[in-house]
Amino acid sequence: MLPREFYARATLTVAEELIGKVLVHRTASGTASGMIVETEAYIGEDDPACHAACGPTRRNAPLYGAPGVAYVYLNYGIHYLVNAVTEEEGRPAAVLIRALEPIDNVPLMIRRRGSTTDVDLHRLCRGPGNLTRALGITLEENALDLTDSRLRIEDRGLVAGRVSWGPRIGIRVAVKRRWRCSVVGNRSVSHRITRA
DNA sequence: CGTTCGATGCACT
DNA sequence: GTGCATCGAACGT
Repeated sequence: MLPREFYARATLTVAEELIGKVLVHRTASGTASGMIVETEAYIGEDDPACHAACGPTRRNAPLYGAPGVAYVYLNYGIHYLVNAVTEEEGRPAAVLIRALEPIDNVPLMIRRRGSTTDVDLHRLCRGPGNLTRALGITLEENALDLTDSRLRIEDRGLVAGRVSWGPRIGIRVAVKRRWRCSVVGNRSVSHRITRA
């Protein structure tokens, strides 16, 4: 399990080093996990795309708290998105986890995704809304300590491959910042550039 | 291949 | 009442 010091660093550093780590969620119905292959950084009140852009609110409170804590919220009324809080208390910043390569308990994840999904491993945890559904992450997991709870991130010594940086996806502001980090050529990455 | 569009719930002003 | 850090179905080319 990654220690708090791992998260208490510059957010771009954490975003890159989270690649290849393993997000694990233990529930009553089983433990599911996947290797992180795509992340995005959201850094401070000066970042217009960060949820802290308008200052502290009830929803974004975890962003202002200790590093190594999960920030989960509901997006578009449908999808839960999970972040790892970074830097230090009082400095709102986090890394959004956007895609995983499935590892533990694929059958459970397929069940959670629903029968509409065919057994395509690369689509199972592709996209921030899809991976939370596969792992069973909801608002109940908001503010859980990633260093000491049923929701955690582990270093299993996996090698994900080379990474590249590009613009963040799905936002309408601060599009110029290239704060999205992903594994080159990994088929579980969302919004991959088709064609080489 | 590509683009469009509806679903859906809650925090926020 | 407004606006999302999305997804997938349903089209068009």
